[in-house]
Amino acid sequence: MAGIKDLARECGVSVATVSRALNGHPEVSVETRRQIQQTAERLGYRPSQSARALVRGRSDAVGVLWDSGYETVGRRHPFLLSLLVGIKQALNDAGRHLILLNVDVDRQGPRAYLETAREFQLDGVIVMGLDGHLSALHALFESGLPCVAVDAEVAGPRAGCVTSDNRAGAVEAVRHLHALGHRRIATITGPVELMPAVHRLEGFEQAVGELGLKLPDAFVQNGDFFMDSGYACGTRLAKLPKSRRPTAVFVAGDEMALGAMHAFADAGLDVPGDIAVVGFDDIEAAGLVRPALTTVAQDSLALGAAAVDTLLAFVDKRAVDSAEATPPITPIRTPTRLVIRQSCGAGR
Amino acid sequence: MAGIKDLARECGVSVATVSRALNGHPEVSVETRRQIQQTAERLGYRPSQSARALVRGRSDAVGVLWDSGYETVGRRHPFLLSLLVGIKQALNDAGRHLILLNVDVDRQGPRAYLETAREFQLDGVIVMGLDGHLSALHALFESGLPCVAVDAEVAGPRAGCVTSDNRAGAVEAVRHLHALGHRRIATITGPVELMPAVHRLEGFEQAVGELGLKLPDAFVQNGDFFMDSGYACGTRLAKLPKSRRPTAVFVAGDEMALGAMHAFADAGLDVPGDIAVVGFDDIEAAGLVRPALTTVAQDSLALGAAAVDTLLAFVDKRAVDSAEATPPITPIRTPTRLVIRQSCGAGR
DNA sequence: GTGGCTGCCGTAAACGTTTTCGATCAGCGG
DNA sequence: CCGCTGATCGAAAACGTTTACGGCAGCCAC
Repeated sequence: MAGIKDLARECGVSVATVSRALNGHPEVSVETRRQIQQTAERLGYRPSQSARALVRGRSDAVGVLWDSGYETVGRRHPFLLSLLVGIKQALNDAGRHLILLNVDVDRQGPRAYLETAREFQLDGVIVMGLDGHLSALHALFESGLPCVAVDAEVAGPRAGCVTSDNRAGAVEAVRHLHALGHRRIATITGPVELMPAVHRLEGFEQAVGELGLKLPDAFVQNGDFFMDSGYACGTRLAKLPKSRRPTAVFVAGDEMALGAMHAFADAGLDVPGDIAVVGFDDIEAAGLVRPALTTVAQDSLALGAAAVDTLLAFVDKRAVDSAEATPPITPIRTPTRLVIRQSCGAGR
Repeated sequence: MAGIKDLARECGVSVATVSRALNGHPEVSVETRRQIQQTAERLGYRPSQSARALVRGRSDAVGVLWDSGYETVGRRHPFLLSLLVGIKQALNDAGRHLILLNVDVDRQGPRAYLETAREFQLDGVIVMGLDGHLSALHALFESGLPCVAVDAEVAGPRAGCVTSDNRAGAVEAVRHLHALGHRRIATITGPVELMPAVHRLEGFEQAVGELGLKLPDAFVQNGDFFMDSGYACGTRLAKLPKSRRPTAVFVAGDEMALGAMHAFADAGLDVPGDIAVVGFDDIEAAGLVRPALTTVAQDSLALGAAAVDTLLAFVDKRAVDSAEATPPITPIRTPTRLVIRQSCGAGR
């Protein structure tokens, strides 16, 4: 309850001096500063964030936009939890606060984001867990408010994006399979409208090309990140005649990978004996099933930190370039890590 | 950028009238109100939350305290993600905002929570995902700031708690096993210092008692919610001579349940043929494994909503009882739901 | 005509900071 | 003694709201 005035009275100085002392301005003697800090400590003084934000015109808070609807897998993916943790910790280290934005892209218009950001005078906004809702967010990215999207490509004057290095992760997975002796490697993809899905496919194709492997049409099966589609794709692969059947599958998502493993089991194929499986994401279930799933893990903490870094770079650049060209939309990429478990053995 | 003054000038009224019109005060004529609302719409006026919070002494925001450290399972449980969604949506419906508090119970002192809450003039705080850190939070609960804890019993003048009805859930699980014909039912527990763990055990014991089943000492195995402990406990159960082996196990957590299922598989027991398993929590993996795990699902959305309700009740009661006795710590309980999958068949 | 009530509205004082614009004072060279 | 510089600080104006208080008109009752 102690305000800056109380401190001023207590120390016999003016409120201006107190403010300067507490904010580390140089034009206050070491003596007074020490005294002020001590009494602040003693009285348990805490500055009012509202007052501070009001006068400074900024809040030192960033909003996290996370549409948690139920419809699609992307919005509730367990991965988002750790991503949120990463964002939260990075923000903490940067002395910023995190506001989980109270907006629902379906119920309110897309403009609601921007207005809420203005209401709170947010430093910027991080958008996560969106599934193709990009068009609805155009106004946000174009607005000049600093914002970064996770796992989506966006453009805007002060907009950036971060993502795991899905291409490299896919390449590593395929190389690993190749090193184990596998030569007939198939893939199950995610939906083409999601950036991670296409990057994983591109990485897969790149690695297959570099390694000089054949890639029959049947070796690319299109899923939707859900388990059922993984099961369906797995069934189709299992039905191929043995000589033309893959000995390994790179699946663009763990949930689909588990579905595929069930399909293989139902088809009488042994994993990893008859067919190896490597997934993507390292969801919790990957380590809980038998055989445990080898998978490409995203470093969600690093990804969250990267999102915060990119965002704060835009924030600080505020004064520097007022009207510069929109930056290129090459996303920042965070490295992935192949975690090797039991679902892929030696090939052939 | 348009402020309340701009509106006033535009409409030819005073700022007071504008404020009243926009906040629905009755002492303004329908005519002026309509005009003001229209120009507000036209100018894209949005009130500054900082200014508003500053003058009203409250922010219409509640803090969510979530220590996301890595050490214990409770803190990163996938369940927390949906809980957070539930909280967020309930807060949204109540017109409140959500601030994810920037505090780390390990690095900063426990007082930091309170100070942050005061800085932001939060309406209250919801604490989730804590693992026995309760002592560190005593200052918070005793402070008089409205707060509710999820899945922990706390006391304080304006503190409450919510939890899933773990007892009833356990009872339902056991009854279900009994209805399937099982008579020798064991359990694997969680750590005794966690409230949900003890409630699930109590429910188990209650149901077993009511059904008149025998409960040898070996039928209660103590785990720690992690998979490895589930495996160990499952192994011990599997080692019992067939005549004294349980035909079903109620496991207090899905992760342990999966561990137990692996143990049974390794011991040559068929699930559900030789031994049925029912878990608790309905984590994502439960539906992804084979056989899919029958489990007691928590309604995390309802739980989040209950947390918000309880909190806001305390907030509104601010003026009513100034110095009342601390309310009893009977937690609000949210019903669970048994989701039946393949891991438990007929008994005997 | 007086008093009072009601409906509507304006004036101005808060709320707790930050920051601009000086003010004061000491020291110092000339 | 004068003017200048640097260090340290105070007075006061913001920032954008909400709200207590009072005013004014109109109406009704006496």
